[in-house]
Amino acid sequence: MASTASRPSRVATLPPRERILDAAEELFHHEGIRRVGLQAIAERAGTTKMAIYRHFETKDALVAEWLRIVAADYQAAFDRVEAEHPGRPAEQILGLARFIAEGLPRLSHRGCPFINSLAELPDRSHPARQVIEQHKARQTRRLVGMCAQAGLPDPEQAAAEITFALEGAQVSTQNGSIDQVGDRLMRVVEGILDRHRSPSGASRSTTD
Amino acid sequence: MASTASRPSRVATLPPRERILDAAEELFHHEGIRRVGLQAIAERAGTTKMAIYRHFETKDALVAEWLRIVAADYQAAFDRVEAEHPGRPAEQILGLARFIAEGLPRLSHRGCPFINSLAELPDRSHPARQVIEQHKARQTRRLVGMCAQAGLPDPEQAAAEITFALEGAQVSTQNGSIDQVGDRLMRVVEGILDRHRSPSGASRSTTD
DNA sequence: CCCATGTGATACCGCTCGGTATCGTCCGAT
DNA sequence: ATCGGACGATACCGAGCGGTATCACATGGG
Repeated sequence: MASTASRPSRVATLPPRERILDAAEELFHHEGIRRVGLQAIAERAGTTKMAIYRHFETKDALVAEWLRIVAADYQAAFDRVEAEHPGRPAEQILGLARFIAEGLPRLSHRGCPFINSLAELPDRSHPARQVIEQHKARQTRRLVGMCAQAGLPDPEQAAAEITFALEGAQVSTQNGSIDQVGDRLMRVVEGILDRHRSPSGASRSTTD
Repeated sequence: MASTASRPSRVATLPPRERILDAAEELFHHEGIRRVGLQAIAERAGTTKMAIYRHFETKDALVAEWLRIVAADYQAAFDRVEAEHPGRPAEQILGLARFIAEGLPRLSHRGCPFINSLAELPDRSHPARQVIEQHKARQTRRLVGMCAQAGLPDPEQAAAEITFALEGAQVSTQNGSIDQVGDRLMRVVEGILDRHRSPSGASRSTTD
């Protein structure tokens, strides 16, 4: 279950590289990438700037590695959810939404690391951008697959709608109260599934 | 030098303050707040750093003013949409969604200025944060009002769902193709309205 | 035993940042 | 004609940044 949000930090038993990544995760998420200097990361990790450069080429590489880890965590969680409901794609999708919904408080009013990093890295050639895009692509592919397996007539549209909801919910974390966001998110996703399942008039055309 | 980047080089007829705000809008939106220095803004506005400080207390004040203008633009657009469908709240909501959907390409792969700024300003006491929060609160209040007027049984939930969709769609702008995002967004919002109108969609409880 | 390696500490470099001070100049109101 | 306020240009400041160089030490495998 990984170290919880309020990290005890500086467990000297951990090798420096892990401490650096832990510190980076904390600071990048709470303060933003550009606000955080390597000095601050080094101090939080109980080491020095030089140690960081012994393990990472540049700061950008550290950022990319951080996001790679976050992506892997999400990936693993999705694997778990998928395995919990084998052969039941609708349950998998809901489990996935529930995972996000339950994780919202842990974001502590700072939204999704990927979305935030996107805002801070307008450069599409930044190494971290590729990590994000690959992750999003994988996630979307997976979601589309689940929707297709669930027999939804338009799995791509359904997946896109669910993605909107998931990301919108994470953004909403950043202002106001989080209390109801999780429940609201679950209801949206349920609604999307219901609507895509039932042919109950696929809503009128928008062309107006 | 690079006086002309991609813009029709602000003509000198505009007063400096407007030129500065125009330049700030461009650069803040495309590069991010923290990546852009006052020097760059001054150059793009065809003036100097000193001129900026004659019109704005600090850089943070300039950022806040920029977001205030963006918020006013949105507000005005919402007024327009509302006036186009007097007494027809559902049409107003759809018109609102359409306004966002049609505006997506204009964001040119850089998402919503508010969401991006949120990511770059973790400090809740930052003057720009208050602008954002007030704007979001107003927008939500307005949307809830429309949903209530439309006779939806749970206007707050409906408004929250629509907000998820709107923000999620804007985030989705940042990676991949925009082509279908607008259409998808419209369909989600239509779906949300339909489901909230018809009792058939109450569906199961989320508690499990 | 000894040396290579990884580590912590410190000092430093060049650059850019937000912000300030100081000029000379232009222009419009009086 | 003049005078004051806004303007453009430039130089500067202290601070922080990413990144580099150097040195001392500790430790563990040959």
